[in-house]
Amino acid sequence: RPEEQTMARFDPRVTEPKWQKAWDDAGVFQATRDADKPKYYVLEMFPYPSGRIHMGHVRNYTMGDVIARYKSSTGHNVLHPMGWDAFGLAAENAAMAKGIHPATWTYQNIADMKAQMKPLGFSLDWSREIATCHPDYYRHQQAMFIDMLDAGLIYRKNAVVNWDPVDMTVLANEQVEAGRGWRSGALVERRELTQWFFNISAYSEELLEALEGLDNWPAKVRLMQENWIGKSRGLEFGFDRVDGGDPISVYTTRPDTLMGASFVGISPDHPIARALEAENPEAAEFVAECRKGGTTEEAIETAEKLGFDTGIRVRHPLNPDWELPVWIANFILMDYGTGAIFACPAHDQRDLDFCRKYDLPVIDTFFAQDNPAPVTDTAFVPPKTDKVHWVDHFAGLDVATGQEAIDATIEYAESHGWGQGVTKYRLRDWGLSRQRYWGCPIPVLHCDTCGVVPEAKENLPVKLPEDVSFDIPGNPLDRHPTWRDAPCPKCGGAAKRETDTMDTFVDSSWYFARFTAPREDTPTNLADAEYWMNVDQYIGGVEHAILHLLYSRFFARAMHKTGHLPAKCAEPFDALFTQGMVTHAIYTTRDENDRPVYHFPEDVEIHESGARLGATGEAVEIIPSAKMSKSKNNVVDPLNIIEAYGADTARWFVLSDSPPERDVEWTASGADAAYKHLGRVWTLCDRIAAMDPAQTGEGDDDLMREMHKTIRDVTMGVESFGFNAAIAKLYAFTNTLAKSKAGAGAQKTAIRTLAQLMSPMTPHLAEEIWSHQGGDGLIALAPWPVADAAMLIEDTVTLPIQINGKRRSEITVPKDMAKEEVEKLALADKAVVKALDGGAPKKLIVVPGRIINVVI
RNA sequence: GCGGGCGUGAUGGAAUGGUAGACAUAUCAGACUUAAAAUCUGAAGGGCCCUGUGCCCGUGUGGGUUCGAGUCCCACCGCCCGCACCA
Repeated sequence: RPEEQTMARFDPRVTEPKWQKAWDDAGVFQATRDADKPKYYVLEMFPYPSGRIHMGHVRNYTMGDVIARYKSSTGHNVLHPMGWDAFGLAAENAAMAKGIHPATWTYQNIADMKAQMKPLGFSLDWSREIATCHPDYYRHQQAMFIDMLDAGLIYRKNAVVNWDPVDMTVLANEQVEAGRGWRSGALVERRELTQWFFNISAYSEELLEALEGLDNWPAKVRLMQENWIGKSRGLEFGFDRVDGGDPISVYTTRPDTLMGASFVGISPDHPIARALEAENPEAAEFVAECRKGGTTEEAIETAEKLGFDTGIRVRHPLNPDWELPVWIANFILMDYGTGAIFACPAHDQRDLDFCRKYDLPVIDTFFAQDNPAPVTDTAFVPPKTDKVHWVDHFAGLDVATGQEAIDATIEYAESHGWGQGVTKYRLRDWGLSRQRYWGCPIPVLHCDTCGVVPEAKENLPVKLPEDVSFDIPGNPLDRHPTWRDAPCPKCGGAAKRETDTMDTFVDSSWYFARFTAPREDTPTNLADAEYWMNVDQYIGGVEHAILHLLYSRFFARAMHKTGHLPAKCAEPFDALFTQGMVTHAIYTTRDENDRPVYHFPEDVEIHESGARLGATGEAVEIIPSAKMSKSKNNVVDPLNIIEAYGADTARWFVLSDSPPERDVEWTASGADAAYKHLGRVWTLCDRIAAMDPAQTGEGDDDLMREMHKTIRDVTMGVESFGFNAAIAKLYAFTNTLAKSKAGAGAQKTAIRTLAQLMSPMTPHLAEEIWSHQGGDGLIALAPWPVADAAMLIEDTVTLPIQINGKRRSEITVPKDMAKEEVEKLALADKAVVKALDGGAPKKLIVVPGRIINVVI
């Protein structure tokens, strides 16, 4: 707990609101276009309005705020907006659980969270605030939906989805736990529904190629997207059916293993399987069995390989006398490749497991030079890079690397006219339909005469009805008495509205563009988009590395195609930074059944001998650095921290202890330390302010040198997201200043500069010091200090002397001393003389200003 | 299975190929105090002995490149993350 004595001298509860009001009154953070200034758009991923801010928000927005304030003080016209990702399932769950309308719940949460964010003193332009659940936002999304539909970027098709039969809705994969709906607990079914899709797969190659240019994105994120898009090159060809039916088309990335084919496998959703399902009860039963269990990871992981022999036989493309059976196999996905494969058990583990189970032949066609053992239970996958040997010489071709073999077989198939090389992508089209109320209505109507018709733009927004109830599962829009009824925009006849709403990822795929003109009558205003876009620095959690960021990249292209963004916005985020979590230790004891019992930090006393429960003295186990979780009792509420220490302390701490891309563990001692340090800086300011301006002292020059070095280092730290290192330099400079015997002039300059360097991190304290030291106006408007290059060069320099690479001594020499002189001095050094023992060095390396190495 | 990242004191971490451990926490000692808290000052990687302006070892392990490696290269061990019946 902070001491009352210190509070009396610097009370954040008084000073922080004071400066926040001063910034507001001066309108410091309101952004307007200004052609004379370079713009800088800094954006943190906007929050979901859960109702409570957490430490992760504090860290994320503090980082953005440091950048925003720094850029502003270096002459940039900064845009730093904030809004709410406000549609989503949680609002409907609250409606069901508590009987509150989703809109009421959401808007109340927004008000609450905004009130919690305000005291943190972020330099946000609240005049641009948007909420995606507001018709003023989603009407533009509906307008763009219609434009994108016209442009062929959106289409409708049947798709297999996770269907919860109790809640009567589609579930995202994340909402399926062990094959059951996360709310209902019902076994999830695979069901085919007509759904709306964004044609994102048409952009696979472009989205993949453009990753190359994203130099200021983490390599990790680029790689994750690359893998997600999943480009592959392979051979597509048909197996002729013995019964003369249409050939079965398959895709393979390893055509070089074709001579090891054992059977042809098709997906349970393949048209042939479908046809068989209708006429063969056994096949129907098998296919039904496959459809159970959903499409989740767990279901896939535990699922046994299941197969059903269709009785159909096909001919091997290289040998018409070689007949292969066609099986339906549960592990084959309809939406990748052609939904059918040829299985090569010797060289694919999955195929091998299947063949061993159903007693199908295993033909070894390769052996590696260092792996000649025949395949038994482990498939041998011929490496693409290594040299491999065909056992069964393939079409006259001999030894090659795996990749050469693949290329050669594709070429062979093409030249013989039975197959062709194709490129495939793993990326699937983005299904945007949700059978949900709390989302953006899809603005189309179903007309008996005209079919599916988009709503006329002048009729937008298609607003959500307010009179809905959530006492029955399912989509309230479906059962609303009148909402669905509307005239067909084409023929004027009676039509029915689409009751699906959009995936909330649509909302977040363009909000960054809306921020550039949040009150415009159209989705964007090209002049504003031209000026403010792209986002110069985007900051958020790595959990959005794939979906949100990929969808946004697609959306920016789609918006350009429909005239809503200029071409330069294809990649909307110039630089991306993914910050780590704020974690906290978990304290546990064990109950009589050896199950963990979680304790709040305030109930635990930490002794040198270990941690104990304050009440009983029972030993407590500490699990360090765990994700904050209510059920683990290790959540730190930012509101409590702000109340106890103030916003500056919270901001300083979340930046100080770890590099920003890594997790930082919240500790009470660390927060205390941050608070104490800020108090020390204030005390220092007080002491310096009380100095007689005429007072002289010693070491003015040294202090100024240190100050300029600190300016250089902190500037570098802020520019390169090295906030923790920048803060360490600020600590060090504060210590130097506190011990300095310099005169009043130098000390005043030093404390004012210190305040400026701290101002992005601790803006309130910085303003307080600034005004205390007679600074001009607001520090938020003061230009960033510039390091004087002349002051960074020392008159003398201390060079370490290494002997054979090990530090043995050092000499201090004038900075511009000639190299020959330094060499002479080094050789005269006592340690060097001793080591040389009268001999001559083999080599003498002098790196000016750096180091001397004597090799003996 | 595929892909990627990371291993530095008791702890979080710092180090453009150039004095390893900055800065902070925890710890210990001292000052102030009747006392405690707060505050201030200082110590501190490990080891050795001949106790010094001394020596040896030290960034997961083993090798390599270099005058010089926490940093670059190779192999191994450990931990973490992402993707995954993707043909």
